Amino acid sequence: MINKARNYHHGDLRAALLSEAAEMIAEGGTQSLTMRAISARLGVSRAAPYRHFPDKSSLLCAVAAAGFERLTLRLRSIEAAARRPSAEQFRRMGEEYVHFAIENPAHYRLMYGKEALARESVPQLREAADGLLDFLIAVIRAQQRGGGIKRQNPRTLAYAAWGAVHGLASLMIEGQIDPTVDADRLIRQTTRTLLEGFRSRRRE
Amino acid sequence: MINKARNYHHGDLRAALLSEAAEMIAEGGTQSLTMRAISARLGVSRAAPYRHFPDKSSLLCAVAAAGFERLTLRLRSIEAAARRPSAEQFRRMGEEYVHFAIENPAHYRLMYGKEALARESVPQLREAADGLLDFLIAVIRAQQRGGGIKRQNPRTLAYAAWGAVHGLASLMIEGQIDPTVDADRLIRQTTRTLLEGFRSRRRE
DNA sequence: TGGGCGGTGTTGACACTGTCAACATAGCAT
DNA sequence: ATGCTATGTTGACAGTGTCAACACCGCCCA
Repeated sequence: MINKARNYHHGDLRAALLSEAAEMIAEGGTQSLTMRAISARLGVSRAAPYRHFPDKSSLLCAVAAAGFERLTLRLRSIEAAARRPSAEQFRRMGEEYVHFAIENPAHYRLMYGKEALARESVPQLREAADGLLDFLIAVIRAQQRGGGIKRQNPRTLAYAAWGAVHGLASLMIEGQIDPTVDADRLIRQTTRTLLEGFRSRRRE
Repeated sequence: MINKARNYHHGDLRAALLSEAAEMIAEGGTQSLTMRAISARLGVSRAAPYRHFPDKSSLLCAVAAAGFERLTLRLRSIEAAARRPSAEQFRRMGEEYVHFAIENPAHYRLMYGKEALARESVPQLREAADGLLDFLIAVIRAQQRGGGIKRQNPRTLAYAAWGAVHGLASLMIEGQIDPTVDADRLIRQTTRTLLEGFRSRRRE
């Protein structure tokens, strides 16, 4: 049962499929991930993956779900780094979000691509994405309590924040941003501009 | 030369391919657009399209480019509706942007999907997307002159605005938004929040 | 008028894909 | 030892994008 490789049975093909899939996507994009190719790389026949995932789409969804979990974890680590919520911390989460996308463009694209994905039929993916949203809502609530963010429906604000960073990330990884602009600077300035919209209205 | 249909030669296959492709995408998603299917719908053989587009990707890029042009046109019409730029007009452009995406989800997805698209090799697409960006920059410049938007590099602000509405649109068409929330209300509130970040700093 | 020529459309073929049915093996429980 | 179930294999099929070879149309020029 403990990974006795090179046998008729692989040992833990399911886990191997997930990690190999993520690696192939990182190397050559989702396009390059083919059932036959991943099977060959794992030294297994083309139909073997179908014992663990009903179809290719399900495998991709599982990989996408793992992406949401990793992303949420990264944002959580920023939350944990400061002892009290601050507007600057909130902004830095936005930066971190975009950095994640830039570092894992193909994986990030997969997370949001509906094309060729039967999302609804894979609850794990829905839950992973909801996990990210719930985290954002909680962060915003905490910021509101701290007085850094204006009082308004936290869910609405979470969608606005999520959308804003997702959009910037998306434009960047799809090559829509003029390559001569300094990416880090753009991210910093943009998150600052966005933050101003979320701020509590000053005493005026 | 003038559309003599039902002949050996089609008349204007190139234009027919573009419009039929857009229609198929709207009906069943990019997934459903296959070279053989579109050829059949136009009563032509499977290889005929290759006389007008070097490959499927090029056809998709051309459709995507047309999408950018239509979107830019819609935003322009909002600009034209008011005689002077105002912050409210700027916000309404954001609303219109998201509405376009919601009304043409598959087409919108195609415009930004790098997957299976050889973007660089189709300058027409690059130009169409740049046309949208240039328009946004011009709008922001005008708003800055009118005093509605803070003075900062217009290009940077344009990216921020573009990204923000693109992200919201993307979340909505990918089904990431809780279906029980009122979409129009969310769009209105989000564009308001975003706008506050772009506003000129008040005299404080 | 006729002859050819370039643009356009067709047919046959190929390699590749996801997926299924039928079969084979391994290891565990009885 | 026997059989059961989970897992892996092989052969096959329909569908895909794309190319090479061929066929046809209509225009230009002799």
